[in-house]
Amino acid sequence: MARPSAVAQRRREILEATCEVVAERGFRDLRIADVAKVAGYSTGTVHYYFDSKEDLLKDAFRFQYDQSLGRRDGHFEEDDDPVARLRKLADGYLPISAAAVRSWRVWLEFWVSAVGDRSLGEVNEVYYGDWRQTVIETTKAGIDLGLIAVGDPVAFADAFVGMLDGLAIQVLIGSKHMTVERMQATCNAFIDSVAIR
Amino acid sequence: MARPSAVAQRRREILEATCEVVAERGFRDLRIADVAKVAGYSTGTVHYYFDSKEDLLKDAFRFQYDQSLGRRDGHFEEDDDPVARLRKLADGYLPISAAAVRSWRVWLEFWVSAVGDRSLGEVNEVYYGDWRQTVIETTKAGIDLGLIAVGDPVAFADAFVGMLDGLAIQVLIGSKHMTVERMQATCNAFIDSVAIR
DNA sequence: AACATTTCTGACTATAGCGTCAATTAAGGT
DNA sequence: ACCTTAATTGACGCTATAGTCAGAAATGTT
Repeated sequence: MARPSAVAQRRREILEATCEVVAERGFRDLRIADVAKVAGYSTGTVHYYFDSKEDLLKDAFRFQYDQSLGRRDGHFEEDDDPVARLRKLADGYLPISAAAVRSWRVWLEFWVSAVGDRSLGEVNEVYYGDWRQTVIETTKAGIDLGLIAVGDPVAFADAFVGMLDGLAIQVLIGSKHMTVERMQATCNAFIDSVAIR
Repeated sequence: MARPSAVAQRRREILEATCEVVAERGFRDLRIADVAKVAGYSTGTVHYYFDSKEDLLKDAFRFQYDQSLGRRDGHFEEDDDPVARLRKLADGYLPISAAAVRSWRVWLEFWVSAVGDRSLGEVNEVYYGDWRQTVIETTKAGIDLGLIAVGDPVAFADAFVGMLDGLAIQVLIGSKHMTVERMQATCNAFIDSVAIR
């Protein structure tokens, strides 16, 4: 071996740049040339590490999901009760920080591309299922502790995650009706309506 | 005048075809050639009625919105009470019929394109604002009649429309967790939680 | 029929961008 | 110092497609 492999590092750099460009220009408008520019390499280098644009995009989604997972779990405190955890989950997903906005944009692009693309749908199944499960379990824990009053925790969790997604879209579009503040208020009102105080 | 104008009719045909193609291929992957083929004309004809691809897409969104407005209002009965109306609104938006699925796909594509495109955002502002207002007013009517118990009708309406959007996305992707049936059940559970029986 | 006007066509131009590749540079190893 | 392999470059080939345009066809009017 003549040199130590820089493959893992380079791939990370390029995936990072790809997420940046997806958030800015979208999935389908993404140009390899933009990714190369942001990463600080030539287009040839991007193709050296990724066979095709499609490969690059799929890997970029996985990369970005793993990153936001880390952000999410970092928000919890050991002694948060389930209601506090629901609030933190909602807060953590507000498209308020640059990183959160970027994540949302990448997700949105991903979802739209996943409509009618079976293989992307399977990636969503795993990652979205995981997130949904977190909310379901937090809700159940709240019920067990007598802090949350809902008939069906799964229906509540589905409504909750669905609401977050729908509201985030309008925030991202820049709707005057749905600002980040209104989204937060709406989420809190939603949690308040089932929290036993 | 040498001939009666066929402009309105042709534009409708072409917009219809455009929605078809957007639902199939997406906003950005749409090719004028595909629209022409579906409409049964040449690419030149599409350009004869629409100056640019962007114009075509904007008009197509408006067209499809007006169509689904018609579908929505057709669902109401004169004597429906507000709670029944909310249920019908949710039912009418379930991505179950081919027409509803197509509408949702067009919306999704449009929203994603509107992220970071100010002029598309303004179109959304008008149409989405109208839809949101319908839900707000229906909720207020329910409160006035003592049929709905919510603290803040606007927060409730925002949560409701947001939930619909978020759930629909997962249904469209084909998630095993979120089928049309589950979406309907989730919506009904949500309405039940505020309906005074 | 002759004409005017609208509608329609499809070839053509121009441009954009993916992926290839031959050449170059960087960085060990011996 | 020299060799070997990895990494990188950027020009280029190729394909796709938006939009133009000159003319042809259709459809009325007189």
